[in-house]
Amino acid sequence: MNSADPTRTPRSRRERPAKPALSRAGIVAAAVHVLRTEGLGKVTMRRLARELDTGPASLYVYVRNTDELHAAVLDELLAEVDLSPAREPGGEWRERLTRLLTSYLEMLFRHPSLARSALTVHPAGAHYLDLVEALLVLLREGGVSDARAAWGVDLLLQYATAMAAEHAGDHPDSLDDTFTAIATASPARHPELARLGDVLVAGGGAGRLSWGFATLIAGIEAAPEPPVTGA
Amino acid sequence: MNSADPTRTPRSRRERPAKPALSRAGIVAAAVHVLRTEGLGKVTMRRLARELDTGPASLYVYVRNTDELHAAVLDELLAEVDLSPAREPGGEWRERLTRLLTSYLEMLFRHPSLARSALTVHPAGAHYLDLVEALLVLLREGGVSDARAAWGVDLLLQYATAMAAEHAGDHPDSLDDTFTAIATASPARHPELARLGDVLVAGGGAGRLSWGFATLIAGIEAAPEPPVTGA
DNA sequence: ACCTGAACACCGTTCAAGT
DNA sequence: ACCTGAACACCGTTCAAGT
Repeated sequence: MNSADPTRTPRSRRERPAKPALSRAGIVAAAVHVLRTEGLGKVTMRRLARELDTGPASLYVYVRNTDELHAAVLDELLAEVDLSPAREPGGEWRERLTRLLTSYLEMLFRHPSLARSALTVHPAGAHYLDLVEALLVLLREGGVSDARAAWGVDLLLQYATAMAAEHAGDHPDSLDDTFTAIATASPARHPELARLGDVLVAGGGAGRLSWGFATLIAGIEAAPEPPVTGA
Repeated sequence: MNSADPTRTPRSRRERPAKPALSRAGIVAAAVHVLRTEGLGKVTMRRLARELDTGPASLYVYVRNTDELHAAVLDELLAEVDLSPAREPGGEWRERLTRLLTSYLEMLFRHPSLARSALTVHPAGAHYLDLVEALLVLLREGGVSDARAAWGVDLLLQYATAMAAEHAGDHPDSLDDTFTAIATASPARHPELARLGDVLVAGGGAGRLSWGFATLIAGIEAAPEPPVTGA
């Protein structure tokens, strides 16, 4: 018994800064770091393995696959969303709801590549639950029925996420092509397009976004009650 | 002048079935075929090059990049959408609008992998213009103002596309995890989640979809007029 | 147990060189 | 001009083997 030293894993001290043991949290932290510095495109198993000074196979002990990793990253980023509009009773509920959603959307805009994956990969982490809870609180405050609120939350989050995802593509070529196609629409085959050309292309910015939120909220209030099939 | 034969490119007849000359249309057709048989995941430059009996570099003469290829495939598939509800005056406009959108959505459901890319890559092809035109016609018939219709079309298409994209992920693991997280929400930290648990998870099918369409249409009718900034 | 080297089967895109 | 072989710089995931 020559191992009297209580500090764990003494081993041979290397030049490297200690190489902390692998863990899910460590992997996700590294992933967030790579996301912030280089975008989601670089958040790959192989890249992270290099970052953590190991081989890609090692990560599969803690993460099921790349999609799950991205979901974990998203949940981490969700911590940045400002949920205070749901807590502090300042101002009208619709306006506070819009502020909260805008905060969510701004986070995704800061990491546009993440929005795409956010549409298909639903996180299951604590921060995601916090966000949904906050939205439900605000909708309830607005007198929205439970069934409407439950489905409405999905609609609102999906809209914000899709909005960010569209922006993420940001292929100026592709968008230009679409605009040109609309602008040069033949009045014979596409009379409405030709007539509305300007309006269709106009306003890609904040105005459209807040109109979208207002429209969704109005719809949630005005639409028929969802058919609640009790489980 | 020994080339009296009017048939072009006689060359040396090979075993291969003639190897038609490369063209953008041919590439897109091959891409659609691979999509139908193996999904968008296999619609890659390299795979298509193999399919067309050439090297991947050759495709770049006709297609800017992979995203543009996917957009072209989407526009091709858009031809499957049933636009008749916009032409035949049978039934209420809202109901016809929903039928048209459902047809669009069903197409994406048949090719779920395409929906994801449809969110970020806007097609500029003729079929896409046909679809937008049809939606505009129906909204106009419903007395929706031009500005509302212009922005509303985007909202409706985005909802349908995002719905299909979510379904596309189809990672049963990821969804199960989210459901479990909601079901086991702590009443202390997430009272609304705990209270509404059942309702939140309930109804992933057709009911939710048609509620979504109804909600959006109601919102478009009820929301404030968009601030039309004339170009 | 926990970890990993090496392998398998792929990618997008570019560019110098061929016809 | 139009086309392409070969190269560059990557991927996700698995599995047999090591400690």
